[in-house]
Amino acid sequence: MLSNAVNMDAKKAEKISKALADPNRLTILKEIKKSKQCMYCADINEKINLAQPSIAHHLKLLLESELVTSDKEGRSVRYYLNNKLMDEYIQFIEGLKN
Amino acid sequence: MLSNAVNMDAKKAEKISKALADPNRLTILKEIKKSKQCMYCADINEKINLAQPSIAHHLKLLLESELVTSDKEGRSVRYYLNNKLMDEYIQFIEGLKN
DNA sequence: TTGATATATTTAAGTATTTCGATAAATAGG
DNA sequence: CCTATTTATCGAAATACTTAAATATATCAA
Repeated sequence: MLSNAVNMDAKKAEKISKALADPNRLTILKEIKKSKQCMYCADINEKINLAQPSIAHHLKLLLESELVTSDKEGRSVRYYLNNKLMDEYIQFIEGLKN
Repeated sequence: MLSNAVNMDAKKAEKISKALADPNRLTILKEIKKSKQCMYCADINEKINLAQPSIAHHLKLLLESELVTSDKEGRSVRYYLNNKLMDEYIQFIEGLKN
């Protein structure tokens, strides 16, 4: 629902754009999507050819952009896509068009 | 490039995201939009507090991402928003959602 | 042709990002 | 408690990005 969408400011859009501006982070997002619901850090490590601290770094940026959310399950962490924020970002891009 | 490229590849989306990942470039896009149709480089220089070569650099990145197009009118250059590419980018983001 | 104007390129400095090894912190299972 | 497992943080090197001064190119107008 458009009427419920909060207007995203440019600073927020910049942060999201930065988060999307890396091939490994795009791969992470696509892998979480492919997993249908959520994904463990360890699963992501298997899918991407980077050292574990690098992946942790990318996940941190994705969390800080709020494109993904997470919760803990024991010593594992589950990552989820934030569909609502993606919609808000899409609205921001729509607002750039004329 | 003739028909509607429904599926933007990740590399292209990465380039567009990079182009969007800077406050001055977002301002440039918003200024072009505000101008309703197109904008001259000199007008953009007036709106943004950066040296001329810096703005030329940002405009080059925006052109390379294809988020903006340009044509020459004498010694001036007119810049336009590429609404079609923005729609394709939006479709890419939509495709990340689950 | 000459001088002024509009934009682009080169170069270099400063800053930010990406990556990984080493290591820390948290927790599960024994 | 001890050990293995999972994820996070630190520190440093390599790479990429942003910015502006100097300069180049293109075009206009006289």
